[in-house]
Formats: sequence, C-alpha cells, structure tokens
Amino acid sequence: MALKPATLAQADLRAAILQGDFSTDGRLPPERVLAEKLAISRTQLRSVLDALAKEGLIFRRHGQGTFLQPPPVQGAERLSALARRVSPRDLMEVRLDLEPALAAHAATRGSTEDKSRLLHLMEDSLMAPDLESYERADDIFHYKIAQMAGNPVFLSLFEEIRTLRQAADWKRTRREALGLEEIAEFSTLHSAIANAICAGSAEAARSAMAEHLQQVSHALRRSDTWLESPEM
Amino acid sequence: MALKPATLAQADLRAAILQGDFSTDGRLPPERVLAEKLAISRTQLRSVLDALAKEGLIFRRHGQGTFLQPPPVQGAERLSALARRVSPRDLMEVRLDLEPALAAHAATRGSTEDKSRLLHLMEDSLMAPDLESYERADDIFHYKIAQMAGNPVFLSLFEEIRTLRQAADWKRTRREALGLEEIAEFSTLHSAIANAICAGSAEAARSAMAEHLQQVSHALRRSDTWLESPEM
DNA sequence: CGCATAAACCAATCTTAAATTGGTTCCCCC
DNA sequence: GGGGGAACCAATTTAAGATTGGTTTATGCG
Repeated sequence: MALKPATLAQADLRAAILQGDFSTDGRLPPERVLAEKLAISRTQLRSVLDALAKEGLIFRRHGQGTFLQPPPVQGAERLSALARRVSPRDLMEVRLDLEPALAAHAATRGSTEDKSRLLHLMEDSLMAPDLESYERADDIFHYKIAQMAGNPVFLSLFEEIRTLRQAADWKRTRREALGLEEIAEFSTLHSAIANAICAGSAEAARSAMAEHLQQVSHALRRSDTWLESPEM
Repeated sequence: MALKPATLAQADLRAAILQGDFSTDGRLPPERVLAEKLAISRTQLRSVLDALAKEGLIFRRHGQGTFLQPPPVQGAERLSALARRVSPRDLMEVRLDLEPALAAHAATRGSTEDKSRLLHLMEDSLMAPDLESYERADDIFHYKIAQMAGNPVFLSLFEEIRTLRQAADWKRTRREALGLEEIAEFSTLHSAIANAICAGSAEAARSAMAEHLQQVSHALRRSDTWLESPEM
C-alpha cells in the first residue's frame, strides 16, 4: 500500500490549494519544502503537481516556481521602469489591438481539449461570488486564450502587458471603478468569446473580444487616473 | 575661437558616421573614449551627438550606448531563449497584427515634424543602392513609425519583435529570399504608407502597412525555413 | 522484476553586486 | 559668461551565486 498516501495527499493538496492555504501571494513553496511539509517524497508530490498542472489548476515555470495563477513573465523586474511611464489608456489601447487577434488565432488553432477547458474556465468566472475571485478567474480565462493561440511570441507579448497591468497599482483603480453589476455584463461577452472560439469561428471570436475590451475600457475610463502615469 | 574646432569635428563625425568608420557593429565607442580619440572635450562631443540624435542619424540609450541604428531592447539576452523556439512564420504573424495598428496610430498622433522626417526616411529607403543599406533604411523606417505611435507599451513590444528578428540568423534567410526587384516593389508600398501617415488617414496607413507586410511575408514564405525554429 | 525513494545532477530563472555608459551638476578658470 | 574638466547621478549590462523546477541514477524494498 505505498500508493494510497499519495492519493490522499492529492485530495488534501487539491482542497488546500482551492482554499489558498499554502500561498500568501499565489505562490506555492518550493517542491523540496512542500514535500517535507506534507511528509511525502518529492516524487509523489511531483506526480500530484503534474496532475494539477495538466488540469490547469496550477502553473509551473522552470527556475521560477509553482503558482496558483499564471506566473509573472521572465524578467518582470525589467518592466517596472516601463510601468512608471505608462497610463491605463496606453495599456488598454494595446490590449484592444492584441487580444482580439489572440482570440481569432485561438479559435483557429486551439485543440478540442483546450476548448473544453476554456468553457470550464468561463463558467468559473460566471460563478465568481466576489470581485477578487472574479478577477482571478478572468485573469486565467484571458491567459488561456493567449496560450491557445499557439504562437510563443504572441504569448510572450501578452504576458508582458499582463505583468505591466499588475505591476502598477491599478488593481486598486479597477476595484473602485468596477461594480458587481458591470461584471455581470462582462460575463455575457465572456460566454460569447468562449463559444466563438470553441465553434472555431475566428472573426466572431475577434469581434466578441474587441467588444468585451471596449466594455472594460469604457468602465475603466470613468476613473480619474485614466491618463495618468503611476508617478511612484 | 573655441567654437571652431567643435564645428569642424561635427563635419568630420558626420562624414565618419555615414561611412561607418567608428562602428564595427553599428555601435559607437563610449563618449569618454570617443572624445579622447577625437581630441575634443566631452562637452563638445555631446553637443555634436545631441544634434545628430535630433536629426535621427544616431540613437542613444542611457546605460546602453550610442548606435547607428535603433538599439537592442533592454534585456536582449532574455530573448535569446525565446528566439530558439520561434519560427519565421510566428514572427511574421505578430508583425501582421501589430504594425498595421502602429501605422494607424502614427497617422493619428504623429507630429508634423515626425511626419516630414518619416518622408525623408522613406526617400532614403527608395535610394538604397544595395541590399545592406536598404535593410538599414527599412529598419529605421519601421522603427520611426513605431515611435510615432506615441504609446510606450506599443514601442516596447515592437522593439522586442525587432530584436527577436535580429537575434535569430534569419537575415541570412532574407538575403537568400529577397532580390533587388522585389525590394523595388516594396518601395512602392513604403511610399503609400508614408503618404497615408503624413495625410493623417489612419485606415489608409493601416491597410497599406498590412499590404506591405503581406508582400514581405509572401516573399519570405518561399524560404524552406519558414516553419523551422533556429535549432541552434 | 517493479517501483518508489533519495540523492545527485541538469537547466532555467532570480538575486545581488560590480562595472559600463549616457545624463547632469558643480566648480574652476580664462 | 562660457567652456573644460571632474565628480556625481541614473539606467543598463554583465557576471557570479543562489533558488527552483526537471531529469537521471543508484539504492532499497516488496
């Protein structure tokens, strides 16, 4: 009975992860540490993490660590200088040009497995009970689309603007600007995006994503910091 | 008569730069070194370089150096890993989505001074005598457009794919794939792009740039390495 | 044999400190 | 005043060591 402890640990870990037990900031302890903490071998732990990663519940990157959300892009430090010169409008302008193209490519090239996974992520964002969990689900949803586009350069660019968006403190701005009723509207277009991608219709996915981002942009534009740089 | 040596040095430097005397790889020596080599003070040298930079003949970046062409993006080392996983098709796909948008924004937001400068750069690429000088002029032309878009995030993304394009050794591929007659065709659309931007018509600039890149893509696609990664 | 464990090793990334380089200020001197 | 020179500031690069996920190997146990 050497396998039983592993499956038990998997159930435990899965529950713990969903509660956020091990992560203060969305980052899991190193494998060596976590293995000891759970009193299992690294081999067992890794097999559990492999399964969780395959399901898309965790994200791992060589040399960086294991995360509950898509990890920061390589060299995130480098972007802090740029982040100080950038306004919310600059970033949204780029997203409006980049992400519709990503959605179109995802519709064309995404695997059927990826597409079913995307539908699941969309449902997660629909059922988000509060703002924080919605933002997490929304983040993963958009990341998955970028991943499905199947172009490493596109994914790299997406990760950078994603990191830029987090580097500055506009999450605070967003918290102020967005209400739960607006998020409900967003969910409608989230469904449209996911359905278009799963149907493989690139142009529908592109326009749905564009419409969604214009919706977000419009909501964000009410903020008084729309044209300002962070001004550390 | 303390000013005379400076103006003489400016004429010398300008000529030397156009010949590529001081740069083996498009990079000028550090200011302190170059000043001593020219036997003038750094103050004088810097005033000369300021003028040249204002004309767009040289490019300077804080902590990086002075260059005859747009300098490599910050943290270029980081991109070498990505460059090994990228095919020419991946890069061209991103350019086709990114640069038309840049051209549109340049038409809307570019200053009149920038626009006249862009026309001048376009003429430079028209009169390029050989393939090497054409590539240099073409590089600066596209860079100027990205600069005119007036969005630091867009410019950063453009610089990255530009660095990626240079990091891999596809310049060799391009040399094989492109002939002088094709470059002549390119020049026609270069004119169309520049004129549309100067006229301030965003959609014309976008479609002209898209057409131009499709032209380049089509020429490049004949290469047998179209889908291959560099495979160091 | 089969499999898991532990350790060692590999590879990618991060972190830190020193060196490099363009940008700026200050003081001196003519 | 204005230019020269030096010192200083700020952004970047480079190199070394530490951290972390990924892989292999040797060992022990059933």
